Amino acid sequence: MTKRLNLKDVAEIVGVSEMTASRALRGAPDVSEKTRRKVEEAAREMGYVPNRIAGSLSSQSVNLVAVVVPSLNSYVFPEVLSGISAVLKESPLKPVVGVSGYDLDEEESVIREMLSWRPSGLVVAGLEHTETTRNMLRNAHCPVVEVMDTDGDPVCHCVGISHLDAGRDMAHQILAQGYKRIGFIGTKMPQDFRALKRLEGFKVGLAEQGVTMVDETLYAGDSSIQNGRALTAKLLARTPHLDCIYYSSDVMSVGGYMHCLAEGLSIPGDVALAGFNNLQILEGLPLELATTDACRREIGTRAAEIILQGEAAQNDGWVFEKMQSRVTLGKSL
Amino acid sequence: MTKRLNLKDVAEIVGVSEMTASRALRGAPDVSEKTRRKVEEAAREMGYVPNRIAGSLSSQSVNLVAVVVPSLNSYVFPEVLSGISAVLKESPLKPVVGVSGYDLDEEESVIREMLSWRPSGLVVAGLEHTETTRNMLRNAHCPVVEVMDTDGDPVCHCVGISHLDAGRDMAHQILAQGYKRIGFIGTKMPQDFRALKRLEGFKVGLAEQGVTMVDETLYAGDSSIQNGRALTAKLLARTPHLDCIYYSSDVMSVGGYMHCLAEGLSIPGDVALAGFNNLQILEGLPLELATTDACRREIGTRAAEIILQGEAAQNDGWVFEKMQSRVTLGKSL
DNA sequence: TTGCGCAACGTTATCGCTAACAGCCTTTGG
DNA sequence: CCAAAGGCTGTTAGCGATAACGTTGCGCAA
Repeated sequence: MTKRLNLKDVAEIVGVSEMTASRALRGAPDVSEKTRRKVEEAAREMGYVPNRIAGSLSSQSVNLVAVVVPSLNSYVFPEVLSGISAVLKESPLKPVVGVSGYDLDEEESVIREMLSWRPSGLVVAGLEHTETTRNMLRNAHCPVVEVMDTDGDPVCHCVGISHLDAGRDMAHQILAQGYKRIGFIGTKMPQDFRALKRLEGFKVGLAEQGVTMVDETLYAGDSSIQNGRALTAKLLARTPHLDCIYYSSDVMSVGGYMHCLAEGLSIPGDVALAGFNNLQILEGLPLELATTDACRREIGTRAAEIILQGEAAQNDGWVFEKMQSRVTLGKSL
Repeated sequence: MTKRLNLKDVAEIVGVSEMTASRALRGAPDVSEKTRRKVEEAAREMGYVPNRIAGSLSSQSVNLVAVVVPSLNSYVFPEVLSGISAVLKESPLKPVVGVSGYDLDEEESVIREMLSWRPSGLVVAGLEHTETTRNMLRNAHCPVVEVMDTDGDPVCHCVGISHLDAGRDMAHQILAQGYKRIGFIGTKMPQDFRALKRLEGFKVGLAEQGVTMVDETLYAGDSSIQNGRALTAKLLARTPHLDCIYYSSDVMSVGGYMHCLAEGLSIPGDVALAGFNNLQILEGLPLELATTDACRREIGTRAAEIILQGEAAQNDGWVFEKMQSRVTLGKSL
């Protein structure tokens, strides 16, 4: 194990001061081209890796953006991330991901942890937080963007869609197709606040036309094709006359589709299916499943833009951006 | 915007020294219970968030483990991550994810970035790196684990499976079922080294029984159900008499399955399918698809254990752990 | 020759926290 | 009653970089 290299080592080898070496490596001005090359070459040869901990402490700036999402398995958030990454790629900032596991206390500790690194920005999914978390977000000396959801009271910037509206819209579409005996299957209940809001909006939408939900399954576990299939089987066994099922996620509706395939049920003849998110997983299926696009990538890019802009100017511009989710009927309704 | 709080502010409010406040908040010994409570309460009320940059610089230790993976969209790496997280949860260490995008230069820059934060450990997928990257890994003053793959020359610790063997095993299984006209579809080519190794091993396995591959598609884009479906359609149109297709990933074989569903082809009657990874996405499908389990979660847990152990003792134990991948025949072969 | 200006480099003083050590004050045993 | 032993708290000196300012030396105009 060799000695850990620092700037001084590089500087001494080259025969310049630490300051000059620092400037050279950062591409700062006030260094001659010749010196810069010498320093860069020496650093490369020695295998010097700058210590950003020291650098950040000194310069009081950290080129990281914290992104806190509930899960990485759900097929949902990677796309938000990819939107964020795409925008940040054009800047010195890098995203760092934290996972809260649909648990507000865990979220609090993840956010505390991330803020303790003094990031240049924070993006967090959802508007529901512990009071302590909200306090931290308010006192964070960086732009904070709450994403995905606009039904609530954001601490600062907010970019998302209304899940109440999304549920309500889907209810209207389903009723417009003539379905009457409608069921719902949701996962991560009751922790997934956005799914709950869709359910609530869905019921409102039904009620507006005098329809009440026939049956619903609120499942605590994860979304997966297998769970979607199993819960669909269970729900249809319990309430066989359902003519339409609304799922909290496309992953689940695909599971419902698999159940129908296995049981030889026709869609939408025997039962109609509708999901949510417009996940990539829907593309390529033999049957086009109904869904609602949640604008995930767009939300990600917009959030990143707000961070960048909040970095540039210390403007107090309060951004609240409600995007329009859009139903795709497909062939399953 | 209020002033940014630091330890001194907390200490002054409580009326103790910074050192005592620091000890109290870190749960270090040598603080009376009464003082500790007072400090904790003050900190909480003020909304003080410790500055881990300063803390880490001072203590020369960072409670982070860098994890570098090629992609988060591929359904593959989140499970490795979850294995890592599960093990680290019992320790003070936290995983931080970086994405290299199947690009060795990008990987180099991501790893440099992560190492510049002086993490307590580094986990990286794959054995192929630029020479500069290998140098950095060698000089990193922390445990480094290369995961997923054992066919190659690791810098330090290594945990994974042999993809050559996995491909070869699958070839044998396929031949044992009596298939003769065999094709292959791979994505992220030629950047996905592990998929290439499976292909190579697969060909070796075929050759061992005097069989040669009839046709193959090496696609540069991502794995997805849609791509799996489209490439299957194309391959079967080009080489209609294929009786079996081996895919670089389960996501793609599911796409192949969707093609067959849409076209009314029977599996394995008209064409047999086999994938790789044993992804969760396979569970719940009406047809059980053949695959090979890649031990992803186990690889993650093992890697994390090595990091923890390398932390605890400065042992030079060189770990090279080759796990046994196992073929599942399913009903598609 | 003098003096001014600018490019290139060096020196000093933090950044916020913690390791290491140094005190002090209460116990406790002889 | 005193010394030794701890428990608690404070003091000092960095950690490795950078911001801000100071210095040097050279070119060039007057």
